[in-house]
Amino acid sequence: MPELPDVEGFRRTLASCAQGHRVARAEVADPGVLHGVTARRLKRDLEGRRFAAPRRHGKWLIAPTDGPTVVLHFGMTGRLVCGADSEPAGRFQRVAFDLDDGHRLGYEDQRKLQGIWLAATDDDIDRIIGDQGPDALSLSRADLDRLLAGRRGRVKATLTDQAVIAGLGNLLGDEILWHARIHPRRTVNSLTDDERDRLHTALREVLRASVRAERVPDDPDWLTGRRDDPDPHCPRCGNPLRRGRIAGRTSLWCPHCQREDA
DNA sequence: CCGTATGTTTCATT
DNA sequence: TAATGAAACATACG
Repeated sequence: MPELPDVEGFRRTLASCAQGHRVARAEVADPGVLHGVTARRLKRDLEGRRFAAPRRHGKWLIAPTDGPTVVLHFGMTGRLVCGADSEPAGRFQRVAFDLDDGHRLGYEDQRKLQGIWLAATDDDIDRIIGDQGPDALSLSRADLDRLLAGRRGRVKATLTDQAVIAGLGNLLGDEILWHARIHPRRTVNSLTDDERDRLHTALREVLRASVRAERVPDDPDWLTGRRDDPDPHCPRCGNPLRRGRIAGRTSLWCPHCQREDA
């Protein structure tokens, strides 16, 4: 699930659920999601602390308190949910923060590919989230040109490289390239000015709609809406879509709209 | 048992 | 140095 739009939704969830509230109790159901901190220390350092305004960079959610900062990544299956602390915990709830108003903020994750970190300083945060490019949501056309300059890799791999641009994952990468009519295997240095223009426009439009929906929309007029079809066809031209492996992930594209040579 | 899944890191190789 | 592919991480599902 989680790419930039999903994590932006989690940021809103955290803000409306927990911002301004104190942690009455931190519960660790599965310490397997904790990184660099024990369950005991997480409880000791966070209980009694008050959540401030959360921020997001790419797929990372950064939640400061009046003590340490909680840093979260959702991997492929993680999510953040807000409910009443009386509700039964879901099967995949790994950590929960019971708040001073009876609400509970739950970190749920099936696969535990990522998890939760605790940071004491800004340097800690930087070290945890690693090398990140600028957030995809605030990327100008000039930024894009600057980021792509000098690169020779495939455009799909480059767009989804968090150290180049933060926030784009496999679904967004495919969706943006389909909107821009650029083949995912094209190299960055082969893109024309016009193609980089289309790429930037597609990136902005796909992100705007996705952030509004808090996910890449499952819209039949979008590529992603056809992704799970047994025999998917292009919503634009009707030709069969093609699947292939690029940058280690399954890519989906239209061989008619997105030509490899052009 | 096998392959696949919206992520990231590490390692070997080109 | 840049870039790529494969593997690993943990888990569910068909």
